[in-house]
Amino acid sequence: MRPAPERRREILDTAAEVFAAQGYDATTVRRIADAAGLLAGSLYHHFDSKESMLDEILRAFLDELWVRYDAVLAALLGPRETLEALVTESFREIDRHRAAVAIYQKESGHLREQPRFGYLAGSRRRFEEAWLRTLERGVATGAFRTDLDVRLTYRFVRDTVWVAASWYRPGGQHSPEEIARQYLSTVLEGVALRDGHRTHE
Amino acid sequence: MRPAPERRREILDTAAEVFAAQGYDATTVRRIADAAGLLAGSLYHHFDSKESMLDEILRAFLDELWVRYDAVLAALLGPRETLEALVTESFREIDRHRAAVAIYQKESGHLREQPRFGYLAGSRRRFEEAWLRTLERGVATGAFRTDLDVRLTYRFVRDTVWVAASWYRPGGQHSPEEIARQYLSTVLEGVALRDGHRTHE
DNA sequence: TAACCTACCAAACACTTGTTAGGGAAGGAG
DNA sequence: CTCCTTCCCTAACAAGTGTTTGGTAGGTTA
Repeated sequence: MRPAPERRREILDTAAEVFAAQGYDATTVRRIADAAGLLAGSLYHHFDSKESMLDEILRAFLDELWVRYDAVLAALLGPRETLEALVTESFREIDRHRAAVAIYQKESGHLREQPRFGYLAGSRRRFEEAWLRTLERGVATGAFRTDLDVRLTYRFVRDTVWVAASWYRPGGQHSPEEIARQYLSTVLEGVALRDGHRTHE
Repeated sequence: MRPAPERRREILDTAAEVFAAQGYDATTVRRIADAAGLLAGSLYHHFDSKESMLDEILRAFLDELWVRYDAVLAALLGPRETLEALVTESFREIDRHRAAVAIYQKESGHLREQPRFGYLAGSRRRFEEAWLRTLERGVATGAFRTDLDVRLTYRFVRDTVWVAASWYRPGGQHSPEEIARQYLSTVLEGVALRDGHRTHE
């Protein structure tokens, strides 16, 4: 009997979808079971609690995210190229784990305080550090404007990237790479039309 | 006996704070009562349901927001000035109604579907319309780049502005106007240092 | 065939939820 | 003083919550 753990994945994906749509607390285990086509009690054959499902969803997302982020950071690109790569990987991650990102975005704020979800705080710290360092390097090397408040800029960039999970739909008319390009163009070059008139490309 | 409705307002502010911190569904009426210094049942002397509190919080926020937005739109400024004014008013609104904005940001997605909160959808439409029109005017008059995807830009701007409610703390080191200026500088001029070297001011 | 496993159901569990009913203390109004 | 209103408490309610327990259908293994 081998083809077993497929059902588990299926249920977990369903749970992620419902969590993302309704919010974790507003979601009942009966609702999840319903959507997955079994009864509430049967969920506990696969998982040992509702919280465990949430935990597993968030961990899978963060693990994959950090594999990609670490690859980018290890490449030691210039600050502008690093920023471009991080943004692009973020939108790709939204494409793959839309539900998980939406959940993270909505719930991580108060989950962070629970001991079980302490790793969220850790991830957040690494995240902030990577971005701040990149922005500061850019200011130092002259790639970015020197009058930037890097902390504010970090928040703006972070928010805009991740909130996209709330409206992005995979298979829509924009690929993740296209969205990343548009976004980078906005944040790097600005929206205003300039005298010199050098719009991108 | 006149000094009555002050307590009501006090309780409502407390509720907003707790809703914002924990999420609406995760918040119990006993928790609200606790924070406000009375017992759960006593809340029903002032309000007729937990949902009513949420409703009143969101309505108060949106009503005030639209007074300000309408004033800006009625002034018939140029597209760039309109965008600047809208962003500034948004950050001011976050300064005044931080909790309400955070709740709106977190919950409006699924509340919109309930009939009682249908006005959220209406507000969202007006909001989108105002922003899209401004961006399109800017592209048409040459104030903004002509290669903008206005719809994507709208989403970026909208998200970045409102998510600020999740990290902004009134009385911090940045005034709403200062944040607005920094943000506008980023979104209008971009982060990249240019050949011409015209950073703002 | 018999033993065994996985995936599920049926039914109940203890607990928490939002909400209600009835009463009481405080204070202004007559 | 008495009446009345405001604000709150005590105590309970029914409904819904996450979870457990015991059992069973059906395929796999021996």
